[in-house]
Amino acid sequence: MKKMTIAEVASAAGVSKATISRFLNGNYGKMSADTQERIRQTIQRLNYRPNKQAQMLKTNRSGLIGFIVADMGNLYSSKLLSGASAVARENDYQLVIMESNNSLVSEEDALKKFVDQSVEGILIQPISEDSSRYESVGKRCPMVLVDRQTTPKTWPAVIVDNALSTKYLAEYIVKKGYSKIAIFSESLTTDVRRKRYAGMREVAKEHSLESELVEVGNLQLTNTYSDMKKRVSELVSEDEKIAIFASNSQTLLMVLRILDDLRIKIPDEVGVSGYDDWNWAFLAQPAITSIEQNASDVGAEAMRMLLADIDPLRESVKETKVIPSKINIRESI
Amino acid sequence: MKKMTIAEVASAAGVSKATISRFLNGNYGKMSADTQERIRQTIQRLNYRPNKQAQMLKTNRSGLIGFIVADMGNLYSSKLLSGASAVARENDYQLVIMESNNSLVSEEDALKKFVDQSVEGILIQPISEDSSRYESVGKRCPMVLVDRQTTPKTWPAVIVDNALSTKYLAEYIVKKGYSKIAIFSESLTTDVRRKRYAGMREVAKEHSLESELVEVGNLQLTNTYSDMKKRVSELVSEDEKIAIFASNSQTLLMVLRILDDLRIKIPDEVGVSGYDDWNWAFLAQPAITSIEQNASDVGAEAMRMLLADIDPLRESVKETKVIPSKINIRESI
DNA sequence: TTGTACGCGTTATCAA
DNA sequence: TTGATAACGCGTACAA
Repeated sequence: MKKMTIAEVASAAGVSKATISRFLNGNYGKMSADTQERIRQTIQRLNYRPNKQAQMLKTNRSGLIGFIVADMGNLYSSKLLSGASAVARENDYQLVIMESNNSLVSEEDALKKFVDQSVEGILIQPISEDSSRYESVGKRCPMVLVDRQTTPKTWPAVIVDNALSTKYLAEYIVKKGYSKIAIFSESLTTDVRRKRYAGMREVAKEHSLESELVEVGNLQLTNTYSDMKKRVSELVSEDEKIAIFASNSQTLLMVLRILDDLRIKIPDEVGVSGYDDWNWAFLAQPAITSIEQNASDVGAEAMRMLLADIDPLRESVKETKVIPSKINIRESI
Repeated sequence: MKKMTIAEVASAAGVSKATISRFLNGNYGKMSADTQERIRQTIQRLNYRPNKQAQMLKTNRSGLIGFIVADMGNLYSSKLLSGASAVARENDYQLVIMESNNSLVSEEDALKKFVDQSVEGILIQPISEDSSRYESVGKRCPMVLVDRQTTPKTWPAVIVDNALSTKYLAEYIVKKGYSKIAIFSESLTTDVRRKRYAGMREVAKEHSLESELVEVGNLQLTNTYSDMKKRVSELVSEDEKIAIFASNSQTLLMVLRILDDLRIKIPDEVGVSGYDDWNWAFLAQPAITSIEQNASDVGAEAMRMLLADIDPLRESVKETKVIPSKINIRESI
């Protein structure tokens, strides 16, 4: 079952290669219905499929989109992929992926490989915050940043809102009559953590609520647990109506375990909310009011922007698009 | 900054295309050190990169591996990808991914697209259990099944051990002196669930331990929680030393919440263990003894088998390879 | 309405 | 030790 070529099909159908090619590309402007039919049947009969490599060489199109993901080992990134993949498929592009493993050299290598492959566009979850790192590639082929924006904002990007949704949740907490918000977060070393913290804090201030940052240590260390436990019990013994906000899934899980451990009732004694990066918060008892990032929408939208950028017909909008997060109002606050 | 071609490099270096090509492919058998150096410098200076499409057309190699993953929206699948991706990269292959979304037509479409792209090999997490579905493709290009074996065992596959590791954990439970094992599982409709259940049950029988299947309903329904809660409290009131085994992450999480809810001490009043598909069980208090599947190893090993299958030099072993799971012995049992 | 002939950028064979 | 040159499979002016 060796590979058919256009020439064989042509001679089998009794026409020339050109006619077959025209047929394949839908250029049957002035092709007799008769030949069309004959070609269709021959192709079917011989089970012929055009050779993409040759087509690519000729047309200088690869049909490939490259996606560099920072770390595939978490649900968030894989949902980015999933969203992007679906849109790529709808538009008949193939998605090629590489992992940068949060390493700059690995990222650079991946970019080079993509350029070599002559992908038609690149989606990247950038490691660096420095826009200039991506210049050489970004000028050579369309590129959209995913999940993170770099400075200055040279490149189009699709990101998740961290400040906005946090604020929205904060407003909700205020409305519920809490008098203090305790923000549990790992050390504020990343932009994401800072934004989540800032959003919560800002709204608290606006409504003159007290807010407190509880910085949690390395979650894998055992003494982190006891430290947190101590802080939590101090907190709830205060004479305030307290709402806890955990700024990621792991921290949230930890907080819940501690509250159970201390036999503290949610939401009677303390309100609980947080970011649910893994989509499990609905399983808790009571179900946790949480912010859920729509990673697959981010991936999908980024791919749409990229495709618009590739398509010479469509006007490409080079902007930073923010995808709203979902706020799941449940029983815990 | 338009694309250089080999011809331009050749004339710039004052040699012929052939010599450049030889240089590029490392065939400097009888090339003067002088020309080698001159070519090296010219390539560098012009920043020349060979056109992969042309190379592919000529050599009939695409350098592409296709991976069809059933559903990218879960951690397990994304780790499969991650493992496969790393190995592909080491061997200078590009990974193209498509999602079958657990749909047979979608899977078939993806397979077709891969064949059209002339990928050199296919990794697939098959939807169907029927081997014959994959015949037409599997005969045309190397293929390795990932995560699932089909019947009859026509294709090489890399799967995770569900029976073995469960048995191993069961032995451990026996050794710890428990007198009864309660197996919490969703309805035994999949092979995976059946194997996990069977492994546990078999060992229990061997040691004449009592074992009981507690079938849990849809985890998203609220009454599932109360039903489970009832079953759990009945269980612990029995006059036995009971170990609970939850056959997946969600069930395990549910069991933990219930035990907390009922103020039942782990492991004093009841032992707890289970499958930890999301790698969070270490966060619980006490940390949970659990089975952790090494999905990224599965992906990596599958890719290795596939590459061996592609490489005409290496002998390809068409077998079903089972990757052992990790058993994390912690405090909960 | 269809066919001829050339070129896309490589690799590889043969000759020098 | 290197250079001409013919493919690889397809698309497309241009000619018919």
